[in-house]
Amino acid sequence: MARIIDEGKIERIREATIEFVVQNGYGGASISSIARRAGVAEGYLYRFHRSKHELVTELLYSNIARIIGKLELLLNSSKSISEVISGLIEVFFNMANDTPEQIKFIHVLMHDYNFQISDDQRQHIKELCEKVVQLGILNNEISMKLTAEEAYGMAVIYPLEFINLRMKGFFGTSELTGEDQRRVVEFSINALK
Amino acid sequence: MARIIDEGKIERIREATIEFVVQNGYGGASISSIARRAGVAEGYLYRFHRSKHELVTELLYSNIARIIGKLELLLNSSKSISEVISGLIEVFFNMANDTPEQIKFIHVLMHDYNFQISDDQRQHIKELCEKVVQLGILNNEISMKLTAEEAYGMAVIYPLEFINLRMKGFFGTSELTGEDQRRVVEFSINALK
Amino acid sequence: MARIIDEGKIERIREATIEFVVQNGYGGASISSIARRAGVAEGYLYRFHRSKHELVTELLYSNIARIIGKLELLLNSSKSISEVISGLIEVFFNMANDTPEQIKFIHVLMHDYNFQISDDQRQHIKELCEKVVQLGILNNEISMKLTAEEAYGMAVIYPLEFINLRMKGFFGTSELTGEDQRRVVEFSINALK
Amino acid sequence: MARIIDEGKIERIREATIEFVVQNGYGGASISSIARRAGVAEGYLYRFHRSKHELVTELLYSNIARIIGKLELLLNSSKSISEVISGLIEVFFNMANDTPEQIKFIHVLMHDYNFQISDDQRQHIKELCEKVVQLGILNNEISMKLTAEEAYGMAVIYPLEFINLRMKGFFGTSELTGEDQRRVVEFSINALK
DNA sequence: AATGAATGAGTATTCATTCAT
DNA sequence: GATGAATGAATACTCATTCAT
Repeated sequence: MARIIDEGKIERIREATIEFVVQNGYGGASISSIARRAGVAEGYLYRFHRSKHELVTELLYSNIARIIGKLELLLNSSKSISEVISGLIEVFFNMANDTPEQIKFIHVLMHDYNFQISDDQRQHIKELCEKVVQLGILNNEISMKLTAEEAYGMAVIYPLEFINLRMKGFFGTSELTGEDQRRVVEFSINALK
Repeated sequence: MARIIDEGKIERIREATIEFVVQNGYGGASISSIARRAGVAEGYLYRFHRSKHELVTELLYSNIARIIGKLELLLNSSKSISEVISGLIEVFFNMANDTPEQIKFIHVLMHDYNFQISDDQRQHIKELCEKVVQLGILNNEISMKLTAEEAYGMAVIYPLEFINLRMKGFFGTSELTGEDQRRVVEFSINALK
Repeated sequence: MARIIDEGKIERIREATIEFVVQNGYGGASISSIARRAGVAEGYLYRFHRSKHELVTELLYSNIARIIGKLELLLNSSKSISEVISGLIEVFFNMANDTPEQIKFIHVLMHDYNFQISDDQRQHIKELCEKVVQLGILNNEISMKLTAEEAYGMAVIYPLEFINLRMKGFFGTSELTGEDQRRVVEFSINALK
Repeated sequence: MARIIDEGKIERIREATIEFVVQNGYGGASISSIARRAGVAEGYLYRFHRSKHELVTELLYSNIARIIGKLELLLNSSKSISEVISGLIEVFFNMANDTPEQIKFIHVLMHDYNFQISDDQRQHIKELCEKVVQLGILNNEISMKLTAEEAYGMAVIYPLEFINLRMKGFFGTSELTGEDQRRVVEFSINALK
C-alpha cells in the first residue's frame, strides 16, 4: 500500500549513501549519517540490505552495470574503434558534468580495498574489451598485438583517472570542458594506434 | 647503558604497516595487527610517530619523495621527453618488480580519503611536469598545447594504474614483463605526440 | 514504534557516575566501570553526552546550580546575614544527610584538576557573596571590611570542608548531628562578626 | 662514591614531582615528564621508590611531617591557644609566600582519592589538636565543648582552604598580604571563642 | 512496517613499569 | 650504578548491527 513512499525512501537512501561515500569515503559514510540525511530510521537501511557493505556493493554494481550497458550499446552501433572510444569517453564526461557524484562514487570504490567488481561484471567487461579490440583489428585501426587490457586501460581507466584528477583540482582548475574531452579522446586513440 | 634501539623492530614496523595498508587499506590496517605482525608491542608504534596517521603519512611522503627525486634526476639527464617518460616508466616497473608493496602502498593512499599528498610535494610535482612539457616543446616532440596535467596523466597516472590493474590480476595474469613496459612507454609517448 | 527511552538507565548512569567519582575520583571512574555498575552498555553513555568529561561536568553544574538556586532563595527571603548563613549551612547538612554522595561529588570535583566551575557560575557566586556582605553591613551585623571572599570562605568552604572531614571519619566518627550543624553555624557567624 | 651527584638527582626528582603534581594533579604528573624535568632517566625513579604512588606518598608524608613538627614546637612554646593558632597560620602564610609549591602540593593531595594521610600521622595530628584544645580550656580562652576536630577545621583546614582559594584567584586577586593573614587569624580565633 | 534505543566488539592511544645493556 | 628501549594492560570512544515496540 505504501509503495510510492517506500520508493522515495529507498531512492533517498541511495542518494545519501552515494553522497557520503563520495565526500568521506566508505569508512566515513556512517549508517547514522546516511539515515539522517535520507530522513529514514537507521534500522530501515537493514530492511533491504543485510549490511552497510551490501548496500554500497549493490549501488556500485548497478552503477557499473549502467556503464557496461552503455558500452554494449555503443559497441553494437559503432563501425570503428574510434567511435566506441569517443562514445565511451563522452559517456564519462557527460556523467562527470551531469551526475558527478556517480562517477566519483565508482572511482572511490574502485580503489577501496573493501570492494571489488563482481566476477560476472569483470568477465563481462573483459569480453566487451575483447570485442572492442576485434573491431579495431577488423577495421585495421590498430595493431593486432593490442590486448583487451590495454584497451581497457586507455579507454576506461585513463579517462576516469583524468576526470577525477581534474575534479579534485590537483593542477589548479576543476572544470571539465568539451576541449578536455576532445583531447582525452585524441590521446586515447593516438595511444592505441 | 640502556638497550640499543633495535633498528630491526622499526624496519619490521615499516614493513608490517605497508603490508597491511596494501592488503586492507588504511582503515583495515589496525595498530594491533601491525604490532602483532611486526612482533612488537602496540605502544612501541608510538615511540617514533605520534599517531597511526603520522606513521603512514611519513611512509607515504618518503616513498613519494624517492620517486620525485628519481624524476628530477631523470629530467636533468635527459635530452628528450621520450627519454624522461621511458625512464620514469622504467622506475615504476622496477619498483613493481623489486618492491611491489611499495608501489601498491602509494597507489592505495593516493586514493584514500584520509590522505593527501602534501602541498609542497604537489607543487613540486606540478613544476616538474611543467619542465617535462617545456623540454618536449623545445625538442619539437609534442604540440605546444600539451599541459603539465596531461603529461602527468599519461606519464604517471596511466602507468601506475596499468601496473596496479595488472598486479590485481583484473584481466587474468598478474605478471609484469619487459614487453608490458615497452608498450606502456609506447602508448604514453604516442598519446602525447 | 521504537523502544521508549529507559529513563531508569539514564538515572542509573547518573548514580553510577557520581558513585564512582566519589569513591575513586574522576580518574578512577572509568567508563567501563560506570557502565557495568549502571547495567548499561559502554556505548550508551555516549548517547547523551559527548564525552566522559561532559557527562561529569553536566552533573557537576546541575548540582552546583541547585545550590546556587537555594542560596538565591535564601538571600531573597532573609532579613539578616545570620539567617542566610544558617540557612545555607542547613542546606549543606541536609544534603549531607539525605544525599551524601551529592555533596561528596561536588567536593571531589571542586578539587580536581580536570574541572573548574564555569565562569558564569563563578561570577554568579561572587555576586551572591557580595550581596550577602551588603546585607550584613546594612544590618550592622558585620564590619564594613568584610569581603565577599571571606564570606564565601566561612559560609561555604568551611562548612563543606567540615562536612567532608567528618564524613571521611578523620577524627573517628562520621555521623553528622544537628548539634554539629548548630556549632558550624555558630563558628561561621562568630568568625565574621 | 657518587653521593653528591645522587643527592642532587634525588632533590631534582623531588622538585620536579612537586612541580608537576601541583600543575597538573597526580594523574597529570607522568613519570616521563618528571624524569625529563629532573634530568634523570625514567628507570632511575624506581631505584628509590617502588612506584609513582610511593614516590608521591613519601613526599607528602615528609611535607606533612614538617608541618606537624612546627605545630609541635609551637604548642610547646605557647602560652595560649591564640598564640598557637596565629603561629600556625603564620607558618601556612610563610609557606604560601616562600614555597607556594609545597602548600599547593599538600592541598592537592589532601583532596586526591589516591592518597590518604598515614594512620600514624592522623593519630599524631589528632593528639596535637587535643592538646591545643586542652591548652585553650586551661586558659579559659574557649568553651569546654570545643572539640579537637573543630580546632583542626578552623586552625588548619580553613586557613589552608583560604590560601588556596586566594592563590587560584577565584575572587580576582591572587596575592596574599599580611593583612589577609591577620584577618584569617582573627576569624579563626573569633570562631573558636 | 518502521523506528531508534541499546548494544558491544573493535579502535587508537597512554603511561607506569620492567629489564637488557 | 644508571639508562631508556620496550612492554602491555587499561582507557575513552565509535559505529554497524540488533530488536523491542
